[in-house]
Amino acid sequence: MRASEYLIPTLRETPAEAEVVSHRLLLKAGYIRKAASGFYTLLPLAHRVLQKIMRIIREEMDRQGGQEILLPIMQPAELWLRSGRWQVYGPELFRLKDRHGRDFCLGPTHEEIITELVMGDVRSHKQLPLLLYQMQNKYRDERRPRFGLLRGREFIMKDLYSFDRDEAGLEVSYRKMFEAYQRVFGRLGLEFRPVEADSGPIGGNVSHEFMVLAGSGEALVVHCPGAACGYAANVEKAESGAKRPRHEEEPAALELAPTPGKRTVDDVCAFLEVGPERIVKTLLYETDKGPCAALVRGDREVNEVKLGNAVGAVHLEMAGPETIRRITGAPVGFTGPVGLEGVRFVVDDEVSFMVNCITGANQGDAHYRNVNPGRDFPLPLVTDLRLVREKDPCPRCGLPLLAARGIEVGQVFKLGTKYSEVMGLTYLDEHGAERPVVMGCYGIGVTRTLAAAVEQNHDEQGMIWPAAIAPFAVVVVPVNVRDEVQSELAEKAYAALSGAGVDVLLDDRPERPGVKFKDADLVGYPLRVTVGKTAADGLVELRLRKNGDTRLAGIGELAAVVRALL
RNA sequence: CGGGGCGUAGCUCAGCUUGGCUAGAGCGCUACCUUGGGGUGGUAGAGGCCGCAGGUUCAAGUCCUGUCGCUCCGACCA
Repeated sequence: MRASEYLIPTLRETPAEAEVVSHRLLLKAGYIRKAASGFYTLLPLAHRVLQKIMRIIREEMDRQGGQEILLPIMQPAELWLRSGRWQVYGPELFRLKDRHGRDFCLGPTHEEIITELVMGDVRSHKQLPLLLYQMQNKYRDERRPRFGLLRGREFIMKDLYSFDRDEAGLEVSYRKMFEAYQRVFGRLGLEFRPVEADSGPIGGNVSHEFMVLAGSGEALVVHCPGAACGYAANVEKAESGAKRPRHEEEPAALELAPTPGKRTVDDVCAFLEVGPERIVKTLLYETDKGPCAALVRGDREVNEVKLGNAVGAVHLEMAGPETIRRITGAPVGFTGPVGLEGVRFVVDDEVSFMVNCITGANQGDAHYRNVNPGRDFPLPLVTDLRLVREKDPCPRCGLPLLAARGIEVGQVFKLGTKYSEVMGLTYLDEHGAERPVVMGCYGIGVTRTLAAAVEQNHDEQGMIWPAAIAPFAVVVVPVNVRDEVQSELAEKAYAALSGAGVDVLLDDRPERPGVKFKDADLVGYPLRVTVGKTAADGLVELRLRKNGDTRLAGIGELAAVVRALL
């Protein structure tokens, strides 16, 4: 491919709308253009990258026995009404009508239609297991599209669904997919980490997320430094490690302490001259299962996912000042468990071990001292409720955990029979008994992976693609195209590399060398072959984008040297 | 959905407060000259429904109302 004939509209200035690095670079380097909020055109460079990513995904899905299909993107409302998600999905579902006024939606995911498919055509245990996947556009009318390709309203996702006879079969399918994902992200050249994840509203009991590690990632994960242990989890899911032993201290008598205007843990600590680990924080939440009070130590945060799971709530949010006053009779900042009624208590296990702690007194400007869980307030539900943070002990081996940020690019779930039972997806086993199909689902955000690769691999100059997914692995840059020696040698280099099966772009534009070098760095070709001063000697210069290392090579050995470097 | 900000040339932005000739700059683009190892220097050009609609006014890019779009922060998610 020749740059003079190829559409690579790089910008000198960055469009103002872009905030995150991948969005900015993708726009600036001429990979994408916005069509509308959350909708992007992929220009040739991005399209090439996408094709390479999809190819690797396909190969790994197929290797595990996956069979690719193509499903309708536009789907009848009827299907979604039957699963109940026409209502549940809410405004995120893009809805439209055909000319007859019938309701349709643009698929945000494909569980319904694939279940429908399998229900119609799979009846016997002889047809199982089955791994079906598709890689297509999905649509979600996000509340707030942002970050360019990291969160669009239209995006490409690979979804594979596994259908098995029983749990043992599901376990096999799950492991196959887990391995496939490791291979996919490894081949893409990304630094990633699989972590334990909450299965969320999709349900099921086991789930892992695949995180591309990047400082800009929205997700926070913790992992154990112990090589033998290997524990890693999304903080939403991460379990708390070893419990703190009970204080060797005799419970003292409950005592009211005036704390005028001291609403925050910090204020109360300073005023009463105690550490935050002596305080019990009582947070009121409103949930679809009624109000509840979450109790954690003063220096801890509530993990809302754990709280939701503990009370069986799907939606929860912190109560506002009016609600707090109605329930506690006190303003914000003085809520405590002693004498509190009309709410469900959920107590972090760490709190249950505390002795002589300090809590709000449910009256303005006062706290209690020497509060003792169990004695001064009930413990109907003691559970792991706190948010795990860095340096907390690993729940498996006790070593201090490390934290990292990541971009979620894939998630695998064991769905079990949750879906199939609701939808009536069954098969006849070898004894003629009707049994629910055991399902799993496995997604990869393909367009998001493209953006995540940029988030993880860039510098001030531009992108730095892993060779496996670079739009072109090599760019050949003649310094002066009007110099016949240089342009001829550049053509030879281009032909040699093309002939050797390397994806190569010849930057034959009559631009100044500085312009071409800047563009090459911006677009992020892993390797640049510069044809300049040394051309008369038949030598070209090779420069690695990631570290700037350079070396000379003769035209005859070029293809071999390039292949060794990539 | 709540709270801010912004819509003027392909891109980045002035101009609006205090209404007044033909609406500006830099970059990019076109042609020519120059230069030729990190966005060269010059000459001449092209390019605008000032987001849209209504209103006020002798006069609106500028003031008022409405509307649409974009964006950032917050609550939710691949």
